[in-house]
Formats: sequence, C-alpha cells, structure tokens
Amino acid sequence: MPRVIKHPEIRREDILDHAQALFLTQGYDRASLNDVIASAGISKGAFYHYFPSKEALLEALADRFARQALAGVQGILDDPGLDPLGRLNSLLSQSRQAKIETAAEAWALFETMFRPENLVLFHRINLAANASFSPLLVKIIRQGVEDGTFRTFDPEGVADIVMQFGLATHDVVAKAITGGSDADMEVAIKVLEQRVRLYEIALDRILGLPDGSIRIGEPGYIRAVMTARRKADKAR
Amino acid sequence: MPRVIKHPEIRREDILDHAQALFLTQGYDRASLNDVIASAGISKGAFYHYFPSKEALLEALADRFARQALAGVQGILDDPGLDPLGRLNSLLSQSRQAKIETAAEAWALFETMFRPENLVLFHRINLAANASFSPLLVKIIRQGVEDGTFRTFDPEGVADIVMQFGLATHDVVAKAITGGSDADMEVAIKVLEQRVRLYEIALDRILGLPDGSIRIGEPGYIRAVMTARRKADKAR
DNA sequence: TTGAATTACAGACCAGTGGTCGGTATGATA
DNA sequence: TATCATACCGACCACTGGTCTGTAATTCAA
Repeated sequence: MPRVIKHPEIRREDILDHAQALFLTQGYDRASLNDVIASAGISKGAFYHYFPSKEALLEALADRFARQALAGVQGILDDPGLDPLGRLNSLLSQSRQAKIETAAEAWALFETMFRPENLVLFHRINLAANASFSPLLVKIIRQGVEDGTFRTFDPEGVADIVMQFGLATHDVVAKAITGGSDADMEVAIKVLEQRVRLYEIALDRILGLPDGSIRIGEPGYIRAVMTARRKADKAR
Repeated sequence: MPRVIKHPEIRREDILDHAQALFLTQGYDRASLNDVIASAGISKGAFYHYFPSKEALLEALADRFARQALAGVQGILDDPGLDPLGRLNSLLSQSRQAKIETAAEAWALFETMFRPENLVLFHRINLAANASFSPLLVKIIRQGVEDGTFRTFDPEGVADIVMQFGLATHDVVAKAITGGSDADMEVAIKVLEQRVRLYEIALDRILGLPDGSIRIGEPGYIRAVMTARRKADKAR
C-alpha cells in the first residue's frame, strides 16, 4: 500500500503557521515541540528535516514577522510626494498598523505579545524588526538633516530613540489594554494620549523641530483598539 | 549515627549566591536546577523547601539585585544639599556605579548581563529595578516641576524616558565592550560618548532645561570599563 | 525502464529537565 | 518523654528537545 501524502505542500511555511498560533497563545517555552508537530500533523523527523532546532523555528518566525511588517511600510521610502518629515510621520503612524487590518486583530496581537511568557518570542521579533527598520529610519533622518529639516549630530542615535519610543508606546497601550476595569479605561486612554504627546514633543525637540511637527499616534486608533478589547472581554 | 549538618546557615541567601553565580555565567535556562543544588551542596528536597520553583528563585534573585542597587542610591533622595537637578544628575551617574566597585567587576557584569542566554534573568532584574527606581525618579521630577526647575506635563512619562535612556546606554556600552577588535575600541568609545551626549541633550530639552544641564555619563568611567575589558581579554 | 542515489519523512529512543512525594531526622514545645 | 512542626533527603515521574535508524517516495543517469 503506497504511503498517502495528504499535503505535499506541508512545508516550512505551514509549520511556521502552526508554530505561530501556538507560540502566540501559549508562549515559546510553554508550547512544546510535540505540540507544534502534533498541531501541524507531522512527525518529529519531518520537523527536524525542515528546521535544525526549536530555536531556529523561533528565529524563522521572527524573521517572517519582521519581513511582513517591513513590506507594509516599504512604500513610504519610495514615495516621492513626501518630504523627510512627512516620511517620518507616515512611518511612525503606519508602522503600528502594518499588516493589522482590524482593531480586533490588533488587540489580539497586543494582548499576546506582551504577556511575560512571550518574552523570548517578542525579543526575537524585536531584534529582527530592529534590524529591518533601523536602516529605514536612519535613511529618512539623514535625508532630513541634509535638507535642513532636522537638526542632530547623531542620526543613528535619534533613530534608536524613535524605535525606543515606538516600543514604549506599544508597551503603554498593552498595559492600558490588558489591565484595568472597564471604568478605568477612559483614564487609561487619557494617560496613553498624554504619553504619546510627550513622545511627540520629545522627538520635536530632539530633532530641532517646532512643537507639533511630529505626529505619532492617532487617538482614534487607540480608542478603536480599546473598544475592541471591551468587545473581546464581553465575548468571554 | 547522627546526621551531620555541615552548615546550618545554608539557607535562602546561600542558595541565591550559588544560583547567581551559575545564572550569570551560564544563563537561567542553561543552568539546571540540579546544577544549582549541586553547587549549593543541598538536596532537591531542601531547595523546594525554600523555593516553590525555579522561577521563584529567579524572581528572588532579581529582587535582591534591585534592592542592592536601590540601597546604593537611596541616600540621594534624602540629601538636603541637593536641588532637583543635582539629585537627578547624581542618580543618573551613580546608578551605573552602585554596588560596582571596580571597572573589572563592571565589565564582568555587562558582559554577562547582555548575553542573549541571560535575557530572562535580565528582564526580571529590569522589572524589579524599574519598580524600585521609577518612584524615586518621579518624586525627583515632581520636586523639580514644583520648584520650577523642570517643565513637563507628564512626570511619569519623563521618568519612563529616563529609564529607557539608562537601559539604552547600558546596551550601547555592552555592545561596544563585547564586540569589536582592540583597534575598533577607540571608535566605539567615540560613538558611545556621542550617544550619551545625545541622551543628555534630549533630556535637557524634554525637561525644558538649557542644553548641558543634564549630565549622565562620565567618559572616564566608560574608558575605565573599556580598559578593563582589554585586560580581561588579554588574560585569556 | 531500470537501478542507484538522494530526499522526505516516520517514530522509537535518549539523556536530562523541573517538579513531586513518601519518608526521616531534628528541634521546639508541653 | 511524647508530640508536632520544621528541615531535609533522594528515588521517582512525566515530559522536554534532540538523535538515530529505517524506509518510502522522488530524481536522475544510463
């Protein structure tokens, strides 16, 4: 009797999909390799044919995440209709929406990404994303410095700060989203908006721009994510 | 034959000491519980008598770290001879030296703390340190805002940024220290000093201070740490 | 068309992990 | 002296990530 190969296309991408689902819901440590291969419906041998280790699986997953996120903002660099400030603002506001269509999806991502058991996964994704985004940012800032829009003696350093602020914003959003009762949410939104405004002004001043030039967050987006959380909570 | 209790004082602190040595050199994941108990010379039962899990051991270790670091800077808050700016500057420059007497020790800490296998340990220490330091920072910034030294609408946010910059500085130092050849080191020092200057100016402007008010890093300290690395490398 | 070589699995097996548990010695208390 | 909680021991357990031998499927040269 010939062996039945149900899905010849069960390959790396497929394994990655299943791993992603498991890692995001259970965390990298808690989701065992056996879970992954059981979910993907493959054998251990098959897995180790495509990936040298569990670590490598994590790395590949993080790379894929970063590639997807990068693809969403790649166009900004090429858009000739934007000046450096416009580019930077687009990048800042859009990077949070790349590949996240609905607010509900955004909530799910936030909720899972910042859970402590996902520290390792999150860190890897960060590394990969950093490696992709940083050059973009530096390029934009350099352009701005050259044409006189921005003023700084350390474009890489500023790019680093921008990345830090981006992450910190995510962090605050996550904290506001995950913790707190329904009543606290309005307060959380206020704090969040204040924090975003602080980051905007900080970047303005670091780059020698007039206050109000940098625009990171659209309060509407934040509200939408928060509302999505409320809905998801009710659904339980 | 009566049981011989070699060291009645083998307790939590002792276990923490051995765990610290192992976790720092091998990482939290790679150092097994058996390694810890073997190093401490105790049995599994004894360990689980003092700690409910390996995780709890990590947490206790992080707490101890944070407590030690906090103790080193606690006095700054109480020093009546300092104004808010002085306090902030003292905190910024001293926090990096707290509990680290020699540059060689500092190097060893940097080298181990930022190794990827110590991610979990490092994260836990960070959490604990954050919880300790943040209130201190907020208090100082609030004082400054009240007496007109600082100007900001979000003291907690600024405190957060200060923490971020502190961490980032450590990160840059670690990268400069660990990577690169001997010849690159002078370049790394230059980059590092530039980055620290950027953070200083950024904080100046965020707090509405004239450039040059905030002083984070003493180049001498950085140089000393770098030199310690060179020595340690040669010793191998 | 065939045979050999390579690829793509399958799954038993392994050393080692964090954690449990029944038991025992020790010290304080009454 | 009896009682009881504390302190500790170490065999044991389910399970982990990873290895290895074996085999079916595929590719390709002759």
